[in-house]
Amino acid sequence: MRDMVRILKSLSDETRLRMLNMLFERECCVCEIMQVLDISQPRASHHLIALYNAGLLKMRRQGLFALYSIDWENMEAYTEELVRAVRRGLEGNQQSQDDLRKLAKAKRLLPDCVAKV
Amino acid sequence: MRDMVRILKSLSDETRLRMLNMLFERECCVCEIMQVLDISQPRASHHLIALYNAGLLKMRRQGLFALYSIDWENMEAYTEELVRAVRRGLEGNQQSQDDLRKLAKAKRLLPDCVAKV
DNA sequence: TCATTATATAGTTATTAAGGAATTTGGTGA
DNA sequence: TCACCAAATTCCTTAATAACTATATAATGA
Repeated sequence: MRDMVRILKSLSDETRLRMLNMLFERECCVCEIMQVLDISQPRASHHLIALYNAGLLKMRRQGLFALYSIDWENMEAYTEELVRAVRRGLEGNQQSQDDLRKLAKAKRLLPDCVAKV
Repeated sequence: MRDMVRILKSLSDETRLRMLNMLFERECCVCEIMQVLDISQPRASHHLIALYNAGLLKMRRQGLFALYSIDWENMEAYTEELVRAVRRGLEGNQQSQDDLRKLAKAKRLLPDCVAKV
């Protein structure tokens, strides 16, 4: 039950839902998330770690970059159902769509770290 | 997105998950919930209202009693999926099973209000 | 080894949520 | 109308969360 509460807590925040929305689309580095959501680096990092600690994300390093993605493989069945329900809930959302458009335009060609990937 | 956050926030609390678990079983009055979860009346009321305000519960009055149940009919599709995922997540849980046993024994024959229904 | 850069962590402050005691509301029966 | 009882609300205190600034860590290239 404690795990479940941690998962649901990690899901119950707008910033983190927007992050998940991006990660449903594709693996993202921290700097892409900062730029699309227009938030500070520590804030991005903090929220990503919250999702990571809930077991929803995995991370791999590519040079200096931390690339986060959804950890479908190691999720329990009910967690996967939760996350898929969240995905469906985000689909129609205007903010979500705007964020994805922004992410698509970015294509890792934005200034700062993204340009150098 | 705001509605979704409110729903997920309402789900991310152990007391409220235990309440939902009871309500998956059957409609319950506030006093039954107080007794099974062993919590104070204002606490039970407060948490039930949080779930109600998130749109997950409906309430009907039967005399003095407030009977809460899950409002499947008026849920959006993704919300229903969320709640069903939560249900699945609770199924194997020990605490959940204990609570249901306690609820079954109660059968509205416990002291106080429950005895008089 | 040193400088640089992306990310993580610490420390602090402000906002929000939880829970208890006391009180109020609203339905019921005398 | 009055007394009673279940449930809701208010008020207050305490705990948890979020976000910022500043600093530290870790990987890379010179």
